[in-house]
Amino acid sequence: MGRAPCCDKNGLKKGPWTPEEDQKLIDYIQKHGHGSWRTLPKNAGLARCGKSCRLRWTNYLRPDIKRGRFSFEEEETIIQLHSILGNKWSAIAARLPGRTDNEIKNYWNTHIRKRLLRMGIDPVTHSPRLDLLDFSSFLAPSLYNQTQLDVSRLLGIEPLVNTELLRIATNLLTSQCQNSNMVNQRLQHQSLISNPPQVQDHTLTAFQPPQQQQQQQLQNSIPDISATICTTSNAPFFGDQQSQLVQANAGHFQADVQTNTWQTSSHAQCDIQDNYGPLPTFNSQYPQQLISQHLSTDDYNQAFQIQNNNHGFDFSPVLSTTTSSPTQLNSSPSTYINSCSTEDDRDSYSSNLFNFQIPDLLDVSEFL
DNA sequence: AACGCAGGCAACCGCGTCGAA
DNA sequence: TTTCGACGCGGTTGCCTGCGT
Repeated sequence: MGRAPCCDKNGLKKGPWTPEEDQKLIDYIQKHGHGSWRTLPKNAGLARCGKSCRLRWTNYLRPDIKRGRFSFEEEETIIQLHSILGNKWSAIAARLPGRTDNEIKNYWNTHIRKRLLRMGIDPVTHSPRLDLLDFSSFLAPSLYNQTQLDVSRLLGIEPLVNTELLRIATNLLTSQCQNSNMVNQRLQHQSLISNPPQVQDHTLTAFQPPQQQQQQQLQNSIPDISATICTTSNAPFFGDQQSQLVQANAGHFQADVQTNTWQTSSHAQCDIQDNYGPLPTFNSQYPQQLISQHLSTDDYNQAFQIQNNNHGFDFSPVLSTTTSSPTQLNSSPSTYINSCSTEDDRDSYSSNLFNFQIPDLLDVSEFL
């Protein structure tokens, strides 16, 4: 429908409010309440539009507004609610007494968002940024024939690969392709299908496992990848762990994968569910109790519908699993929070809010 | 001391939703 | 049922301030 801007006419004032205007507005609302914002400015003797008055009141003059720096608890709440509600600033603000949606929005954009980006976390999806961990780029035609899938295109991932990671991964894969026993690998691959690895929880701080563990994981993981890459198998060429990685940043695709079949270029179909069992689902694993304490049942339903529709995230594991939240939040947030005093402390603390299912195979810390 | 740049925040703009006529 | 006005929300803009050179 659309409407003309209300402030463009009648020479109504715009821009910063003066103390006199503030006082007029406060006095009027304290006496009469705001009533109709449309008529308020005229009644209050203000040369402003009602919309401007409403914004000034709700974002600045309201007596219950809490000013000053956001506490760790507030920041933590914002991050968690944003992961569920998205940019529903008013909904988030409704759960932070004394804070306005505008203030939260500004704080998110100027502080939290940047911090998440520094941590390698996509502030929109709350998942790891796979532009740093893009497997699809090195699954290029040089490594597998052109009848293979263009997963990057399918997943909607831009090939913004970290060149160092590309180099490492390419070396690993080509080496395996040259040296490994294909039949044996295929058997191992089948074994993995029959006994899929358990999904593990890893914090970002666990990106650098002990050397032996790393080697063991290399042994477990690489044959799985190479077996599928080096053959023309119709099976998806990501092992389970790699699938997690891709799914983390491609939730919208995951929904299709789970319900449909994987169409290969050779027109053969393989049902991922049948071959691999239920796909591991990425979730950001925020502590359930911290989420639930801020959300009603309706919020859950609405939020998860939104997420599933728009981003494809499945939060059900978060809701159904109380043991999957090893962050410090569950134990004693305040204790930990109070010990943090610097921006770096917040970085470190915030990183524990995001427990990703990143394979230990990848030491990504140096790329972040 | 002056200048330029970047960050932070208040305010504006445009669109969607809801309710009344 | 349609139209229109009011309100609310999210994205964006622009000014102010602090910091570095």
